[in-house]
Amino acid sequence: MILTQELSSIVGEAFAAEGFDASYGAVRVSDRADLAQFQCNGALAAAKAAKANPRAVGEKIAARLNADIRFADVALAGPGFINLTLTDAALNDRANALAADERLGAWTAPVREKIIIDYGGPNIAKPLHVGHLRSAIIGQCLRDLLEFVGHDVKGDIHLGDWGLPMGQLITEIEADRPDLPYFKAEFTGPYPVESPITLEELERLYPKASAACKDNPERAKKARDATAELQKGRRGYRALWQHFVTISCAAIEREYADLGVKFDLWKGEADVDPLIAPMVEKLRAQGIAVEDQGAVVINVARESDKKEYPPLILYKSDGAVMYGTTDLATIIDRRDTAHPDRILYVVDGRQRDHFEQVFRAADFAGIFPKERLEHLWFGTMNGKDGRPFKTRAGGVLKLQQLISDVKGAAEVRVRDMLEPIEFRAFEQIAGNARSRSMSDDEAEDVLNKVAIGALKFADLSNPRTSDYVFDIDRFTSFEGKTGPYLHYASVRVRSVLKKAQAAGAGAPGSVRISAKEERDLVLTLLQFGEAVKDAVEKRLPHYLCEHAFNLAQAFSKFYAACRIVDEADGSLRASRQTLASATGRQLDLILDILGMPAPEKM
RNA sequence: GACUCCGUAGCUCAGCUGGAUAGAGCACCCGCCUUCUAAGCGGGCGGUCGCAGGUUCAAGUCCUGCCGGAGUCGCCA
Repeated sequence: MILTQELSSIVGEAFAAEGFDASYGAVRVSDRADLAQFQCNGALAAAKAAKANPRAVGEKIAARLNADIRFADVALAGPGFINLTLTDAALNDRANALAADERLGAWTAPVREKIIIDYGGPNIAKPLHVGHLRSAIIGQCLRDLLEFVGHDVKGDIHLGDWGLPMGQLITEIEADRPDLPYFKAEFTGPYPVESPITLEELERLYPKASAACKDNPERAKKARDATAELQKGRRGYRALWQHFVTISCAAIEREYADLGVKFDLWKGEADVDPLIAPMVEKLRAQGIAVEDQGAVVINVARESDKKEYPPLILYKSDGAVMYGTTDLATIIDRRDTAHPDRILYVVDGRQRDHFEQVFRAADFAGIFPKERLEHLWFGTMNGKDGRPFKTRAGGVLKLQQLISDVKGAAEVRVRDMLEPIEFRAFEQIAGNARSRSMSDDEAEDVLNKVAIGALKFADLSNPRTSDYVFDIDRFTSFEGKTGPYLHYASVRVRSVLKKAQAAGAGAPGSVRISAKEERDLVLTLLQFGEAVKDAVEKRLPHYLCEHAFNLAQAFSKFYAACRIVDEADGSLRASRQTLASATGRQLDLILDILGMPAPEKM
């Protein structure tokens, strides 16, 4: 059970015994660590409701709580705050329970839900770029977090594999190589198994094709016609398109893998194409979809709206579908194939209006209830200038480039750590560095984990909905509240426990708080449950990051102040090993959920 | 023009349903490796919470107005 919940229930009983609502007993970690460990502000609200004196109410509650042996101190302060401090004995008990719990005190969802989470959206024939980064990182983290607390979660990539760009590509290739069998209407045989074009050609042709269509209306019409043919199922086009998808997906999968991101479902817009016509037909028959200015739309505006919501367009006036159409059809597909309780979308905040339209339409049409569709939007990643991240030339930075930049910076850092002898005055330090010497493979592994971890933590530690400045100089400095700080703490836990075993320090044993740093570490460990609950319920991973940082910091202080391997007192040595071990396991668990597992050594 | 998000320390950002002395990290200054990884630890410096009103016993937090920034607003995604 979450510690603050347990305390809330104790204090709530005291309120109830005095004739107040038990909900006034809400306890949280104290804002004033110098005064107490926990606080309850309920006396103020209770007094207001009862038109009583807040201090008088607080006195009554405090008097009841004082009788509880679990509290070392219950004090009334200020206008009516109830300050609570637990005894070390009570903390020891809870620390031992946490250390014995394989989930290290984590929270579990009370109801298991089936959830689909959509955090991809890459397009065929286009390499991933920075715009895909936040969605991938946040989405993967939420996916794993939701699964961790007990939900049945499937991540869906939702490929952009349909529509006009495909027609543009097909016609581009046709102009370039008309001899290919895909373009011969009379061709009846099997098409080649091998793709006629490589990934590189595909990525080169895509921008060329879209630029050509922009400049030349005739060229654009060809692309539209080809798109229509493709959608009608023309064999050659379908076969060619299948090649695009196959080679593109292989590349996309590899790029996501570099980030530790993966998907359970590889569905795309093309998969729901067959559902669109029957869907629209039905909606029209029901009178939900109507014709308007030559287009077929669903009106989603409401009387109470402050802002104007334009209708969701299902068919444009030229008969083509839009992404709102495929989004709606995708909900139907998901509903009928996976039967989810809830569908989550991890997509840029600039699409808030769009999702509001789609969700209203889905709800209005009886397809899926709006309150079970969530747009978990995120802010933009900006450059140092405060504007959306661009390369120096003003272009879009490819994800691969970004990753290799970060790795490059990490490499410099790792080399400094491995070859610091001339900079270090003490032989002992040099010895430490040498003892850490690792093989090339190990160094590569460290490099990857540290670099990707730094990138991910920089993103996840911001609240999802905030824009943030991606300053490569800043976060490759790797100091302070960064991924490497967490990795470093994890590595030190591992290392010290290993050394303790090697030195014959004995087995870990019961936790016995003997110093402030130990008490603070225990209190931090016990906040994990709440951090998980907050992160899950608000779908905000930064609560988890915040906790991970607090934990790493509490451990670093403990580590600096308390000896472990060579502590003379055997029971303290055992206690501290348990504390270190629980810290290490809780930290590693969080790092796994954040998608940034720590290296073995650094 | 309408609507949304934002404005907190020199920089990058937290701040939960209003509550005590507004917190981190970086940068800067001082100290700490003959002892478990110094990517660390301790200490210091630094804020009229954009501005002006209002509600409240209590406002960074709620309401109104203004200033400044970003974004969205029917056939792109």
